[in-house]
Formats: sequence, structure tokens, C-alpha cells
Amino acid sequence: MNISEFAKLAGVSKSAVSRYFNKGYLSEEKTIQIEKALKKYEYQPSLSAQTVRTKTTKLVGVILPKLSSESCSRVTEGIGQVLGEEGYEILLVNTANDYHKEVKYLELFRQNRVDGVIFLASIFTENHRRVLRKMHIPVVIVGQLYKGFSCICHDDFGAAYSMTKLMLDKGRKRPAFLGVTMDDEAVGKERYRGYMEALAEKNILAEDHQKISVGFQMDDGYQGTKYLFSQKEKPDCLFCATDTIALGAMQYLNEQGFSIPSDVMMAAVGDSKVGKITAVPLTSAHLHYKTSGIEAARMLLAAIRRPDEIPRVLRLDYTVVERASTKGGEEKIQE
Amino acid sequence: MNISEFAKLAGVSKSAVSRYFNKGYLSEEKTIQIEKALKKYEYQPSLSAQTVRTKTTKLVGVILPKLSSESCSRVTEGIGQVLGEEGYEILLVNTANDYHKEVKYLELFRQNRVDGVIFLASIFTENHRRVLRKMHIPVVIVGQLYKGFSCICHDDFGAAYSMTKLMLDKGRKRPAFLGVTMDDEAVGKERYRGYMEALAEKNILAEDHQKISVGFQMDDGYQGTKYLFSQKEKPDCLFCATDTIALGAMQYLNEQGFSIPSDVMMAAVGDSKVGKITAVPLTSAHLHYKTSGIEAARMLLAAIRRPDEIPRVLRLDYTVVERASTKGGEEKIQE
DNA sequence: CTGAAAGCGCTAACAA
DNA sequence: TTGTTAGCGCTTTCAG
Repeated sequence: MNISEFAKLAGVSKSAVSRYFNKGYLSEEKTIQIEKALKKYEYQPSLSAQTVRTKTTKLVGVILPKLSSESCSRVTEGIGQVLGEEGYEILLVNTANDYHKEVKYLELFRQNRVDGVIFLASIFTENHRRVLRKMHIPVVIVGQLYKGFSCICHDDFGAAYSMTKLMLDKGRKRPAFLGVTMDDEAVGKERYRGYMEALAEKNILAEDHQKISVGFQMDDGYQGTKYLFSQKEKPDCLFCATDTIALGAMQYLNEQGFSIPSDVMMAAVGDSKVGKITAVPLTSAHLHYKTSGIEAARMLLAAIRRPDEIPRVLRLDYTVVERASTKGGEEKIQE
Repeated sequence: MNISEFAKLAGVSKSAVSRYFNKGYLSEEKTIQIEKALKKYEYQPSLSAQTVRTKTTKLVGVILPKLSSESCSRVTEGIGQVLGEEGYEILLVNTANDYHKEVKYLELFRQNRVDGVIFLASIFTENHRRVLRKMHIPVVIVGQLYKGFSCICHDDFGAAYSMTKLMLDKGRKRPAFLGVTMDDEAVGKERYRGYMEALAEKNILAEDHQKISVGFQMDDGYQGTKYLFSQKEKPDCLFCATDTIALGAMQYLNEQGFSIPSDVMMAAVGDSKVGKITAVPLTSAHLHYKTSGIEAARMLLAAIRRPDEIPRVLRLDYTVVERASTKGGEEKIQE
């Protein structure tokens, strides 16, 4: 049923019906008439027809690299919460870590599909920059800092710094670093910088064989740790860029009979669910993923409503969550 | 830029442009003309205007109870994969376990928002039934069997049966059951039935105090186990309806000094990532979540293309994954 | 094969 | 306040 048909049934004009749904001027009499008809015929305006006229879709595109990752799904959960309250819906695309697809979907959204885009970013290429510059709808980037755009990011530097310092403050002298590609500014570079800063403060030198970059999977952490512990001087504490990587590291250390935290202290960033349930619970910097989603949605909505707003950056703080992997190992040092 | 403007720029008629994008009859000459203009002006047809005319949105609504749950995100991943290949996109709504919202979104989709709906279901109420009956677009239900609708589901009965039998076959005599609400047909009722069937085969009686229904969280598993082990006769094996619940159970058993599997064998259903990394890895029935998403998307697409197709049900098999929580505990019995 | 023209269902400017 | 009317950008007859 369309608006004309329904208007006739309700005994009012098309405009009255339109005004009813758009909260325009309407006498109580007609309002009641329409409401009565509504119960009888259950008419609903066509969103696409509305879109053709108003140029707004009430849709927000969300681009993410991987849905079945705890951090991404929590961010998306936050986004959905805010958007839902405001009558917007999520158009979700999962790029499965394919940067090619990221650009493709960005271009797709550039049509008239959505009113704005939230982009859970990992790595930026020249292609990203080019297509992002050409977007004529608001975009908010989550998880990375990208000059010239509105961003919600975490304090990756601070989180890594605190985690490393926590271990060094307990007397550990031979730290090792398990990170990810430096192409990832936030998780790769910033967390590396934080680690290095903590070492510098204690005048500890970080030699190349005490650092390694690996992939994001558990097994990458396993292999990386194997490498780090194949050196003649064994590390006495290990910083991991993510919890997942730390899990792999733990597995290797367990297999080799190292005890955590007495032989090797461990700390990571992310504070995912899994870190809490390992045999030795993992010390980690909690990142407020859901909050980042909530704030991203708010920021985007604001930008949609006043399109000439200048870009802004919101950096969310982290929370140190100390668990057994760095606790009570101090004595060992005193031996 | 709209089609008229672009057509003028390209030196052809609106219809020619429309035909170009819809693969209608068009001479090579005009095709080339349009392609040349396309490079220069980067015109893209408006999807909403297309929708007004064609009544198809190229959008599929996905309703799920919780995004940050491994099973849901894996299903959604599967859905996205198939849909992406076919040029459809996902309109995602997260109901946060609010059945009220499920119905609300179902109604929302009933407008002209989407071409079809995939519904990751948990509990069915009379409201669900009512609104589902009134949908005039195809719907596929995932994870539950619901008479009269197309469904993709798992063999919950079989999975629970196999897991329980696995433990009983190793000589365990005092099983206990940690399940969820019977309102959930699949996870609650079916897995309970599977458990009971395995017991019946061995002529083991299941007394009320050896069974309990709890929530879906880890702590619910913890509390439930506390109850089960507060009885005078301690169970020697424990079936859990989900891995998450089993994790909570493990935590309690560890704290109480029970050893797994020698004192208590454990098995669950779901085979989530976390079960692999616990101190004692968890035996579980692997459910093919991603596959269920893939098949749901395929089924929905088929229904969209031939709307008078009759409903069908696809039941996916499970895979037994035996890990340490049921291994090597046999000796204990022989004592 | 092509273009003109009608119309999808809606909103908004306008005059009443 | 209200109804009439002119489009929004597109697809799809229809006649050529």
C-alpha cells in the first residue's frame, strides 16, 4: 500500500499522512483519523521513496577487517547501541583483512547508500587516502589516527608503556618484545614506541634479537616466542602487543617448562576475555572497545547533522588490569 | 549528478544509460560513449531511486541476539561472505538478547527495507510467531528449528548425545548435567534430550539434583557446578550445554581441587576458541557456525529469487573434538 | 536498437 | 493548518 491509497482510506490527503509521519503541523482531528486507519491497514512509508526525496538513508556503513574478533565485535556493539537509539541502522561490511575490499566498499558507500561511514582501520595505503579524500559523506575512523579525519583511538603508546614499566618496576632486567607489523600505526608502531620508552627510562638497551614482529594469530605468538627464547640470554619478562599473541607465547613457555611469572613475567594490551581464563591469568591494558564504538557513532551522528564540522580526534584512556602473570614473581629476582 | 545530467554529458539518452547499467540492449557505439563519459565524470546510479522503481534493495537484514559472541560473529561472517559475492549487503541489527527488539526489528524489516531476513534465533514467543507469519519477504532462521519456516540448524541432540556417551563409554557412572533454559529449544531442550538419551542407553538414572539449568555466562557455569558438587555423591563426569558454561565449571572444579579428567571428566558443545587454551583443554562437539551462515545466505538468496519456494530445513552435522578433559582419566576408574 | 514519456512513493513549496 | 502540485532519480513500456 502506498501513501495515496492509504490517505484515501483514512479520508485525508497525502500531505496529511506525510506530515503525520514527519511530525509536521497537523490538527488533532486528522491525527486521530490517521491513527485509526493505521491500526486497520498497517501502512508504512517506503524508506527508499523517502530517501529519493530527502537524500538521507538513515543508514551508517561500518567497515571492519574481521567480525569474529573480540575487539571488532565489541566496537560494533557500541556503534549499534547508539545508532539504534537514534533510529539509524548499520550497513555492515566485513573485508576479511583484504585492503582491496576496504577501498571497494568505501567507494560503494560513496554512492548514496549511507549517510556516513565508520571505518575500523588497520593499515592505511595510498589508495585509502585517495578514496577517503573523495568521500562526500562524513567518515569516522576507529582504532587509528589518520591526519585530516575524525578519529577515535586508544592510547596505544601509553598502554604499552605502562605494561612494560609495570614489569621493569618489579626488577626485571631482560625484557623482550613481541609485536606486529609497523605498517599498523597503532598496534605496531605506537605499542612499540611505548615499550621502548619504558626501556629507555630504565636505561635498558633493546637489542634486535630481543624484539620481533609477528602476525596477529596465537600461533604467531608461539613461533615468535620460540625465536626470542632461542637466544643464549633468556628474557625474564615479555611484552606482547596483543592478548592473542600473548596466549601463543604462554603456550610455548608452558611447553618449555618456564614458569610464569617467576621465570618470565608477561603483559599485553587489549584485555580480551581469553586472558582471564588462562592457567596463569594475563596482565593486560584494558582498551575500551565498546566505548570507542559508542563515541564513534556519536561523533558520526554529529557530523551528519552539521556537515561542515571540522575533524576531531578522541583518544580514549586505558586501564591497567594486573593479574597473576606479573604478580608475585618479584621474589625470584631477589634470590 | 543524476542520470539525465550524465546522459546529456555522454551524448546519449537516459534510457541508454539505464540500459548500460542494467545490461540491456545497447549498441557498442553507445556503450563506448558511456564508458568514456564515466571515466570523466564518475557518475553512479542512485540505489534508492532504483529501489523505488524495482522494489529490490539488494539488502539482507540480519537479526542477532549478541554480536560479541563467537558463534554469532562466525555465523555472520559466513553470511557476509556469500552475500558479498552476490552483490548483496548486510543490514545488521543487534538485539542484545531483548526479545522485544527482535519483534520490533522484524516489523521494521517488513517495510521495504530489505529483500530478505536471516534471523539468528534463540527463544520463540507467541509474538515472534505472529510477526513471522506476517512477513511478506523470505526469512531464514538459523540455530533453531521452527515449523513452517526455512531453517538452518545444528544437530544439538546428536552433539550432546555423543559428548555424554564419550564419557560414559570410558566407564564414568555418575554424570551431571549443566544446561540452559528449556525455552531455548536447541541449546536447552535438544541438548538435554541428547544427554538423557546417552544415560538411558547405559541404564543410568538421572536424578534431579544431578541436573541444573543456568544462564549462558561463565559465572553461571561456576555457580551451577557449585550446586552440583554440593550434593553428597560427587559426579565423576560433567556435561555442559556450552563451552562458556564449561569454562565456569572448570574454574570451580580447579578451585576445589578436583582434577580434570581424573576426578571429573568434562565435555561440552560448541567448540569455541577458548576451550582450546584452558589449562586442561576441553572436549567439545564442534558446530559448524560459519557454514550455517553460508548456507543460510544461500538459502535466502534462493528464496528471494523464487519467492514461492517451499520452506526447507538443513541440519548440519557436528564434529567430535576430543581433548584432555576426557582423556586418560580411565585409569582412575580401574583403581 | 533507441528515445520519449509515464510513473514508482514520497516530500515540500505553494497557495488557499 | 490544509490540499494541490511539482518533482526526486530512476526503470520500463511503447512506438519508432
